[in-house]
Amino acid sequence: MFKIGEIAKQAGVTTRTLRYYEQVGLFVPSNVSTKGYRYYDDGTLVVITRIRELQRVGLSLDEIKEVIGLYFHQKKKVEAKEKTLNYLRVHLDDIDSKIKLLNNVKKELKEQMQFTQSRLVQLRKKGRKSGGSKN
Amino acid sequence: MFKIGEIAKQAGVTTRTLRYYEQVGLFVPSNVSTKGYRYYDDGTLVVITRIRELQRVGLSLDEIKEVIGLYFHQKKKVEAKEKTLNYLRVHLDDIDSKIKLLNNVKKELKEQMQFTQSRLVQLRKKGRKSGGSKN
DNA sequence: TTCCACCTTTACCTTAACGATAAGGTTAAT
DNA sequence: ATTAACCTTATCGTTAAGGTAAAGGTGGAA
Repeated sequence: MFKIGEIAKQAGVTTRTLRYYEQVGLFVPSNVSTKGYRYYDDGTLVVITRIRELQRVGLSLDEIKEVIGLYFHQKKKVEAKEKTLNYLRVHLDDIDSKIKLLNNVKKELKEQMQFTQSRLVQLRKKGRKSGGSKN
Repeated sequence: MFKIGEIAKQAGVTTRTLRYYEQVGLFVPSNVSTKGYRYYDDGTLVVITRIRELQRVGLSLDEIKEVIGLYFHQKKKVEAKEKTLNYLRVHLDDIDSKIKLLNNVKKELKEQMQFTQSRLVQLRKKGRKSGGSKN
């Protein structure tokens, strides 16, 4: 069990961030002492990492809150499981559309790179012909 | 040439958004009348779309400002082109890392879906055995 | 027991990306 | 010339995701 400062360090975030995550309902400490100290196990580390990943690809904490539970096995009954499956599907669709977008962007960037690269070579040739030795 | 309300509509954003983009330096109207009216050509439409895409995949307007120019051919000289190429490379790396992240997330989601699905089937079997007809 | 590093809550501050409203000017069809 | 529909700048408000500081309580090593 780690104190808040310890997992914060391990996860590369501040304690403020962890308390904020707790406040918005992303997770709770595995254990809270009678004096109010928060203690976490290393499962929390995995959760934090996942949250950061999802944030990085553009999800808001609110959206993350909706889906974060999906990553961790939970015992529920039929109804709940069907709801979960629906969330999973929606989330997956969203991710697929983002992947497609990024691949488009990537393609155009590569084209642009080729274009720029070739223009650069041309400029260099001209530069040599007209006498410039450097640059 | 379109007035601001027209491209706004076509692009699916508000005029406020367009003026804000202008304010933060993302682009300028193709033309401004003496009375201050902004006029845009449909090239702007492409730019807006690209901005929205990049926003969707998690870039801030500040980051977008750094890279948006890269998508549109510009005549520059050698030095500038090399700088551009570097930006392109960095941007591409960032995108690649995001794609990888998303693919990981996707993989785990699919696993989780399989797991949930099979548990659901099991629960249904048990439900039938022990007498429940619906749910 | 002392002491420092760490913890607690509370509360105010900040930045990004707009939304909403006010007060007034413009355009173009009638 | 009038009028509706659009435009302008200016300003204030809002939400998200924390940062930062204040004032005080804890834990554990010496």
